[in-house]
This record gives sequence, C-alpha cells and structure tokens, in this order.
Amino acid sequence: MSAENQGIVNASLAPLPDRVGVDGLEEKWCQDWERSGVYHFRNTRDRRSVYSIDTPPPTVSGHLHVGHVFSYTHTDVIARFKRMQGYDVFYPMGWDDNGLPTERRVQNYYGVRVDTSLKYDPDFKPPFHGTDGKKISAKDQVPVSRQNFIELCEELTAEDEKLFERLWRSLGLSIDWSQTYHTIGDHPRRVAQKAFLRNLARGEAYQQEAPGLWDVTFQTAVAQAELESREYDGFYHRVAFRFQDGTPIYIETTRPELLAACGALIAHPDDERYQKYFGQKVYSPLFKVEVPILAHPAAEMDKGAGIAMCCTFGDVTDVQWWRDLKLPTRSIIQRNGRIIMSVPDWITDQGGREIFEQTEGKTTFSARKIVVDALREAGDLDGEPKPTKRMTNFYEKGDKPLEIVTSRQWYLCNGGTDRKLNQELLERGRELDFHPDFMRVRYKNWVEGLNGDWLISRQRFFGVPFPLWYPVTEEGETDYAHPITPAEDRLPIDPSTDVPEGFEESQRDQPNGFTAEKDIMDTWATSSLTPQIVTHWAEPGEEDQALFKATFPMDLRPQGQDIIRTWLFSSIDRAHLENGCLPWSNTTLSGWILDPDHKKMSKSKGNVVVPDEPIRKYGADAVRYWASSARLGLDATYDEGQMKIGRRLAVKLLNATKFALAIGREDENHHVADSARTTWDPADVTVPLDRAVLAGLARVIDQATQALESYEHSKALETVESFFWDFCDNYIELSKNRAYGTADATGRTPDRGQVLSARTTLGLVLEALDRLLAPFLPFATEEVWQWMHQGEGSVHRASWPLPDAFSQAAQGQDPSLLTWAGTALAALRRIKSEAKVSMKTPILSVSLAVAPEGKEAVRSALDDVAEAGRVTGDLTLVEETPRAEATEEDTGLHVIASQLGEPPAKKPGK
RNA sequence: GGGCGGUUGGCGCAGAGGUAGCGCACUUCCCUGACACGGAAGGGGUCACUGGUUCGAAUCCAGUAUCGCCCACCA
Repeated sequence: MSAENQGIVNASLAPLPDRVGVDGLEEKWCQDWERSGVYHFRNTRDRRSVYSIDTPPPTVSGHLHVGHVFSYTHTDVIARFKRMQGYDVFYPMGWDDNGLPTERRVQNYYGVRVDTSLKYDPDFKPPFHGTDGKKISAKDQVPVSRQNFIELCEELTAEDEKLFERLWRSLGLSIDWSQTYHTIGDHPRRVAQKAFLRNLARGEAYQQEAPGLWDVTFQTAVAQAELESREYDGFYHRVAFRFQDGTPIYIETTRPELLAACGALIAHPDDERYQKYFGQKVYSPLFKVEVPILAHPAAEMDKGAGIAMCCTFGDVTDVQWWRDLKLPTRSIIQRNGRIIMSVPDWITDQGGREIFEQTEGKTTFSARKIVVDALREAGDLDGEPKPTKRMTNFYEKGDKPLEIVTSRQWYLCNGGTDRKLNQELLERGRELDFHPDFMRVRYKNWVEGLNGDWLISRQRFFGVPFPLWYPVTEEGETDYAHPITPAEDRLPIDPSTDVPEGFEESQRDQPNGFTAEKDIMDTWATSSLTPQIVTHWAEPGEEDQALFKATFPMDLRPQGQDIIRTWLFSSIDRAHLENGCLPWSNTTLSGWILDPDHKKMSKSKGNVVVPDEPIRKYGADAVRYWASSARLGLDATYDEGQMKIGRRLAVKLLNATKFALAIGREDENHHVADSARTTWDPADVTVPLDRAVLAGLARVIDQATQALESYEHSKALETVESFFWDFCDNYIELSKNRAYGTADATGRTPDRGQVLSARTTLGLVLEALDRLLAPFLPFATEEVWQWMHQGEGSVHRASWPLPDAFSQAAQGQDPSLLTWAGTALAALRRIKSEAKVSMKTPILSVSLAVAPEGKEAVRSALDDVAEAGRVTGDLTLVEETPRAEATEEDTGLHVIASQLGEPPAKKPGK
C-alpha cells in the first residue's frame, strides 16, 4: 500500500507569494500544461482504462458566444474528474468546416465557386483575399475545382480554428490538442466515403427517383431532419371546378398557381357531401383539364371545403395521394422554384395554354397573381382570397417555403421505412444513458415519427462527394442502376477528377465510358461518423486499430439538445449499421444560455456575449464556476453575479491554502523561508474537532464522487463548495489559534499534539479540497497545488480523493461536532455584533445554554470556541431545559448571560 | 393538437413526504497577524393556482394558469 493510499500526504512546499490573486493564472498555467503535456492521451491500449469523449466540433465560421463556454465546460469537468480517477482520457477536438456556412464564407471571402467539371490546379490563386463582409457578386466569382475549394476552406478556417483554440485554452479545457480534425479534411472524408461504400455494399444505401422536399434557393434536396416549421402568410382561394354541364364544385386552395398541375380532386371516403361524385370527372378552371373526383382517407372533412385539389406537388399529402391513387405526374415547378418554360402537353385548351404561357418562368408568387386574376375574370373565383396563417416547412437555413420536386437521390436506411430497423434504433435509445434522462423521450419521439429514410445526397458542390461513378452506355445514357465504386484504399476520392479502375480519363462522359456522381453528401453524413473519425475506425495501420480498440465504443457524447434528431440520432444510426453497437454509452445534453431578460441568446437577436470578455473580467475559473453551477439540460441565465462568486471562491482557496501552508513555518515576513518538505499524516489528527472535520470531508468526497459519476457536476460543486466555506468560516477560525501554537487568551499554551493535529487537519483538508475543486477551477487549484507539491506534477494528474483514509482517521467522530462548535462561535460573535464592537473585543465571561444533544459536542471543542471568541474569563455551559413555547428559530444554543470587555484601542493612522 | 421541462424571498438557484435553504442584492457593524477581491451579525418567502391522498404536502396524485422547448398540423 502506498503512502497516498493511507491518506498520508508528503508535500514539497514552495515559497508563498505575499499576496495572492487569480489574475494571470490562465496564461501561466496554459503554457505550463502545454509544455508538460498533462492532457495528452497516453495511448493506453486497454479499453477499460480509457475514457473517450466524442467532442462536438464547433462550426468554425460561426461566431463564438458564451453558450459555447457553457456546454464545453460541462464536458471538461467530467473529463478532468475521469482523468483524476485514473482514466486515460481521450479528449480530441474537431472543427466543423463542412457544409453551407463555410461554403458561403469561402465564396464571399475569396470570390470563388465550385465547378466540379474543373481539374485541380495546384497553382491556383484566388482573385480576392480577405474580403470578409463584402459580398462578391456571383458573376465576379471564379470557378474552381472542388479540391481547390476545399484547400481555400482549410486556409480560411485555420484562422477561425486558432481563435477557437485560444478561447478553449484560456477557458482551461483539458483537450488533447494533438488530437484534432476538421470535417472536410482528408481523414473524415475517407471515413465518410468508406462508411458509405459499406452501407452500399450491405444494401443500406440506395438511390431512388422520387418526389422530395426541395429548397429552391439552395437548389438542393433537403432531409426530414433539416426541416423547420414556420408560420407563413397565405390566402385561401375558393375556386370552382366544373362538371361537363357547368355545375361548379368548390375547392379551397392556398396555392392557386398549381392549378395547372392538378391531377384529381380528393375527398374523404366517408364524406357524405362528396360520396355521390366519386368516380366522376370535372374540369379545372382556366386550363380545362379533365380530372377525376376520388376518395382517400388522408383527406380531412373539416379542412377547407372538405375536398382538395391534388397537385404534383403542393405538399407531402399530395405525394401520398399521387402514390396511392396512381395519379399522373404533372410537374410545373422547376428546381429554381419558377414555373416551367413550356406549356405542358396535358393542357389542350387554347385559352388554358395562353394563360399558362403568361406564367412561364415566373416565380410562384407572380404566377399566383396571374392565375388569381384570370380566375376572377373567368368567374371561377368565389369571393376574394381570405388571409390565413399556416405552418409551412422550410429548410432550416432557407427563407422560402420548400417545394416538392422529383429527383434521383441517395438514401440511407434509418428506420423510417423499415419497422425492424426502427425498433432496433428505439432499443439503442433505451440502451443509451441520457443525462438528464428526460431527454430520452425526444429521441424516442423522433425515431417513432420518421416517415422516410435519410436523404443523404445534396445537389451542392462543396462537401464530401459520393465515391461513385456510373457507366455510360453505348447510346450515351447514364446507367444509374450500376454504380462503379473505388477500392477502399483509394479513398478519399473525388469522382469528378479521379477515374474509376479500368477506365481512362478520356472516357469521362463518353459513350461506353463513365460519368461521375455529381452530388455530395449531406454534412450530417460526415458528422454522424465523428465517433468513427476520432477513433480511427477502419484505418488499416496497426496503431490505428489499437486506438480504435481502446476508445470505441466511446464513453461520452456531449451535445446540444437541439440536435438530438440530427447529430445524436444519425450517429446512433451509423454505428448501429456499421459497428452493431451504440457509438457511446452516455450522452450529456446542455441547456441554452438565456440573456438576463430570459431570452435565448442568439446572433440574430444581437444579445450574444463574446466569451473573452467575462474571462478577462472575472477569470476563467469564475466563468467555469458559473457554467458548472447549472445543471445539464436546463437553461441557464447569463449571470455575471455568479461569476463574481466563482472568482471569490478561487481567491478564497488561494488565501486559505496560503494560510494553512504558512502557519508555523513562516519567517517574520510570513514567507516560507525555503522550499521544505512536510508530511500530513491522518494519524496525527487527535483532537475531536479535527476528527469531526475529517469525517465531514469523507462524507463530502463520497457525495461529490457519486454526483460526478452520475454526471451531476453542479451537485458535486455545491457539495464541495459549501463544505469549503463552512471549513473556512468555522473550522479555520476555531482552530487557528491552536494551530499557531502560541499562548491563548488565558495564557495557556496548547500541547504539541494539539498543534500538530490542527496543522495536519488544515493541510490534509485543503489538499483534498484542492483536488475536489480541480475539475471546476483548474487554474486556481493548480496554483495552490504547486505551493504544496512543487515539482511533483500537476493537480490535474493527481488522484481523486477517496473517503476511506479520512473516515478512518476520524475514528468514528460525528461530523456534527463542527456544526455545534460553529454555532457556539456564532453565538459569541453575535454578542459583539449586536454590541457593535470589533470581533477582537474580549468576552470577560459568558454562559451558554445548549440543547442536551449538543452539549457534549460543544464541550469537547470548548477551548477552541473560547479562544476563537476571545473569551478571557469563564465560559460556562448549561444544559438547556426544553422550553414550553419554542422560539421561532431554535439553533439549540443561545447565550444566557455575557460580559464584554473593552474593545482594543484603535491603531492610530491608516 | 401530442409531448417534455420550468414556475420556491427583489434577482439567480438548491431541496423531492416531517413544517423552507444557499448565493447575490439589502441593513448594521468590524481594516481581527490567510483573505477588504475580506469578515461578522441581521431583515426578507402562505414554495404559481385549485382540489385530492396523508397524522403531516414545495415535495405524491388530478386538474388549471403561465413561460420555454420538441414534434405534428401545410387543401
């Protein structure tokens, strides 16, 4: 058994500063930690000894605000705790630079856009440099190859990464900076492509030509997870379709511009109003196209007129009707959101063709106006359009409602169409430990509500390309049914510049040759693989495989609650399909940061706080304290007051420890003359009061450990903190005179054993508290640690305290002794406070009444109480007789009589 | 419309069956040999509301209100 295990602490004491403070600690220790590599993953090859974290990669082109600081601190507290528990913590950092925000930024910054038909140009120089803020118009943008674009992206985001890294370091995140990645880099691209090829080989990825949600601004298909419902102003138009004989039947629509795309009128099969018409034909107004009246249960009787026109495609219900009733496809919206450029052949009526011609190339908005005017003129509009608010699907990054467009897209199975897989993924959700647990239902709701597989292809240019080509037939047609895939060891590839095995570049886009898949993968198709990326999944090297074995499945995924449906779910889907397990065993979900007016902080509201400011103003420990005091999953208010408290705690720790270390050792200037060694042995703690403190400490260690084990960092902090303040306010005050070892007010000098007991207790407890606070206040605790353990390594690699040695040394002493002694001291202080005199004023005599259960406790600490209260004469204890009427606040102890001496004379001057 | 979370002194939060707790702010006092970036003492709440269970309810149950979020609703 080592000395440490027995609770004996051997300290190498460093000289102490005259004055202590928290300013400047960040810089000092950041540099030291970097130099010594405390946070480096030690590459332990044993999975059980490793704690691995799937850190969220922040969007680097995004803006920093205190929300980042908040959730990353929560993770860091856990990382530090696990490290001190002896785990080899694998804590990498990623940067998300894949996707639209970066694409737009690179376009505007350098004046370039991706053209996948171009070849990589190693000598390419962008036309602009550093034009942030100014937008370069599309016609001035120079087309570049995808690889060139990726390089520019890496160049640009390198700056942003530095900014983030500087923030994370100044916040004291214990990230292993040798383990970083960015989502558009070679390695993540290789992982994304490899995983896709394996999905494809197993039949989990497939392509399909189908109607799907489409963003007309970005001109790309959009997945269910990226939808956002927003309120949208619309108008109900009551429009007449007519039977052969001219009898009208009215429908209501908010999208009259789609009239030409109508394929049927649909009512509910039970709707008595329309049952008699089922199977009959009517003619659409203006275009005079014959459409049937059909029944389908998805029609809702109480919505609109109860009968709807089905267009291809106005909304997702239209798609359902079109599919179930086998309606003709009559698309009139182009991918840019405008009406098609030629009159469709199903419109045969001359008047109808002329009206359609007027709408060609128009936006849906302008086309609607033309159609409504024509309807009004034709007498087929009943009344005027009535305004309505409706919820419509938007792409979360877009500002126009989504259209439905038919296109060939790639899908990945996610349980949206397969009941068995759906059940399996729900089971994975039950296996995963959510912190807090109630977040689990969000996952469940999402998986249960899926209505289709995951659409992973995007018609964009910047991103991870599908590693695919297609054969081109003799007739020059692309044969999508037989994609050509590269060997895994060639990855990452770009099909627009790389050539499939067995072909020559000259055969590109030629009959009997090949053609590249033009689409790229959704950014989540890469992000969903961060566990595989950071753990070097499927990399062939021996080192890589060892790393993967030691770190996967990972231990923790920290993330925002808003991306449960995207990041969390898609990661589980990928790991389930690829690895047959959960990607991690725990997930922590942080809440939002609200501004002081309880509004969510967001860039658009302009209420964000840049995190450097509070760090500079209050110190990193203080900001971390604020973040740590919020529970997971609950929103927290941005509260500088809380940071002040954190700062106060850090300063107090410095001062209290300085006192404990200096006492009995300092020269006349309160310096420890030279660095010295000392030993704090729990066996030297003999005084009941001191033992009571150790008993309390053992309990606190136990509680804090349990709280952190269950990811309740705020509870752990609160437990340790309140013990710490109690220790400072009561124990230090009670014991300090004994610890000094000088004569007390009555002229008695404590014996050596009593002095040693106090000093040992001070040392042991503060050393343990330093460890307990280290995950929360890494800077102040490191500073203090170095005073105690000069040259013996960092507190952040020190062992997490165990309760046993302390509870053993307490010898069964009840920790409430400290509470009783503290109460007695408070009573003495109150005498002086009420008399409005200095605490230095001696008490000539005092008599305390104590409840029977506390009398023995107070008696055993009586010397310390008397000394701390400066009682120079008699301190008598009387057992309190239970009183008939209980006082409003009964502490079990009160002053019966007291006599104060003269307050000490004020020092002249100052 | 379905679901989740919150509602506790002026503010920020803890407490989850035994009669309300912490911090900030506030009041008064104190420059005491760790700390004035400090210390001591104190005032302040019918725990959103209404019912119920219980000897006893901030705490459990039912419902209401209110704030926030997630999902659904697109004729």
